Amino acid sequence: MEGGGGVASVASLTMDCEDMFKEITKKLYGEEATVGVSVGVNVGSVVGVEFPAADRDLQDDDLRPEEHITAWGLAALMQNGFPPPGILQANFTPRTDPSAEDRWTAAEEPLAWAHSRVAAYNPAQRLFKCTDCECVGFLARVAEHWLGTHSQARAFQCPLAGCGFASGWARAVRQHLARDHHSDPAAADHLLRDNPALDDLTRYLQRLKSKVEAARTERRTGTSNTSSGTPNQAVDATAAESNVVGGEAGKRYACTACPYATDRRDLFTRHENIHRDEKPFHCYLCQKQFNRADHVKKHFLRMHRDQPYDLNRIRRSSGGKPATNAGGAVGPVGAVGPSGAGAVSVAAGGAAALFCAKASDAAGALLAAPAAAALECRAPPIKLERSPLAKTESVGSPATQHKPSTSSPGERRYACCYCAWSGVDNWCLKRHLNTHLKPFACALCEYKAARAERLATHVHKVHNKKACAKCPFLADDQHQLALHLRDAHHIESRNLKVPSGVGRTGGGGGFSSGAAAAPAVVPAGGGQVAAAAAAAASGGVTSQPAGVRRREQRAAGAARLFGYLEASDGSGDEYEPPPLPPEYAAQQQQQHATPAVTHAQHAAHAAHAAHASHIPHSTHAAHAAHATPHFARDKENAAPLHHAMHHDHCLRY
DNA sequence: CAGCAGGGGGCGG
DNA sequence: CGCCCCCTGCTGT
Repeated sequence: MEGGGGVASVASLTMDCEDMFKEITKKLYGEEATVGVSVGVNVGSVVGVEFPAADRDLQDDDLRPEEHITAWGLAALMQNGFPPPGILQANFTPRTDPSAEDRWTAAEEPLAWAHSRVAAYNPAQRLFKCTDCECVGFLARVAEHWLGTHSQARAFQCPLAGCGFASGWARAVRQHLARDHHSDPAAADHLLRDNPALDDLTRYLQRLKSKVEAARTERRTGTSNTSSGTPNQAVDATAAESNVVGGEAGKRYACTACPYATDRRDLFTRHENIHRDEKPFHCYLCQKQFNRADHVKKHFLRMHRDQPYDLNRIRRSSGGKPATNAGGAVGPVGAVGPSGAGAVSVAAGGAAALFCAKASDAAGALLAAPAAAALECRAPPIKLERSPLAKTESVGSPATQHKPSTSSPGERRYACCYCAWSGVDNWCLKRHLNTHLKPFACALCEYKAARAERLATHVHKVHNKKACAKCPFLADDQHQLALHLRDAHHIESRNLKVPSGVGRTGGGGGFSSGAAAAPAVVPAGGGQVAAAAAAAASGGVTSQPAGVRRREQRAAGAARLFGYLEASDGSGDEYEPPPLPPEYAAQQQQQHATPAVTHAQHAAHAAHAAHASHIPHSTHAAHAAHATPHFARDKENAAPLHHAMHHDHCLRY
């Protein structure tokens, strides 16, 4: 009996663990996923040259191998809580080729100085898996991870003479510089770029990748392609060096650190910068650093509107100004010790880096240095004056920068005509307008929300349904939604991530902001079209050429909210603001003496008419009738289509 | 809810 | 290359 109790307690302990694990997986993957999740018990040694992917059949409703939580990941989760949304979710979408050789292949020869094969490569997923801990990620991230976590080599050293500090993480050195030397961490920027160990590691993995890819290509075509092994002959030297394989189908330049691929060299170059920690541009007033010049400008116009913007001063000299964005707190903390809790911590911290293409974001969030706040001249908020300015951007060419101080620069404001609010950019206005218009309507009741996630919450809590983000479909549960997504929208239930349910009132246009938007009124049988449109617009796979798609998005953009702003500089004729929703009309009437007031009447319709050319009349009608909502993928960001109808009631000045 | 930063892409010089 | 637009995510209030 007692013995039975012991067994029982052991059993219950086991159950507790299982329950805990289920709970975790449930949170991560949803209810249905728990069955399919396996704790990535270290598949054992990695000495073999090849080891298969998880030995499971890939059912439609099942999770793919790469979606499993590895033991490492689980440990990280348990220690650090749940990962940011980017991880294990949308951002991490390793491509899988169901029919493919889903195998992890390691190099035949270990990397000499490392005495390790470092990582195995999976051509189907284009991902590397660390041989020491099964972390999975893109080349650069895995290389960085392995060097920092598993390598005994402290490859990165403090550049200051006499200081013997060294670490396997470049970020550790940066942090060390800032913390211990109060020095400019930017001085260590070159560490990541020019480190011989990291370079060697990268080349080693790159060779592995090339070899595996080439072999794969040969297997597929049955013939050996050209000697280069890449179909993209046009890949230039830089791209070829960084990724011989090429990226997304047909793209000339593919990033080795993330799935990004493009045909444009300038975009690729620009993109590369985001994987480096260097930020070659800075705001010369507050010293905040940026990796793009236009971001400096945007920042400047937001934060220092009363100061003249000088393009020539934003590029940082190599000497380095006082840096504000110190290196990582992520890597170094746990990096010192490659084992034990530290390692877990590293792993957890690095999870974003490894699993999320936006690793820099994740790091950056942790690294944001408050020191940047020590601004010499943070511009006081501009007092709004409602004098209509015609696009007074004094920030253009250097020649126009030094205007008389009487004309303060960048006074262009985006004002709401329903209230006294004004924002610094178009997007702020768009989003703000949603608070008045509440475009996210529940299909089951009268509830309206200003934000998609609120509607989703409402639908879930009140109606106990899961809303499809792409159509009015309401599922009873996660599983049903996943099936629906797969069947109706051809979207695989990756991690069963459920887009927030978005139903919109109005549905005034044929498209919504850049993101997916099915036409508001979809005739029966038009579902496929709608789905296709949604899929295309969602930025995902589309059969359209990118240019065409972009142009259409632009055209749609013109038709949607505030496109008119680009046509109207506020100096045009005035026009009447469109009617508010009834509940606001009265309210606003009392609150404001109509700021919308004297809006130019012009263009509203001129621009609008032009825009409307892209909008089927039926959708206008739909809007007028507040008929079927239309749906968009992008939460509150996408300005509702009927904004296109209403867009002319706000004024940029 | 709003401010802000960061990323992708189009366009023109 | 610079500028612009759009979209997204994070964060503070």
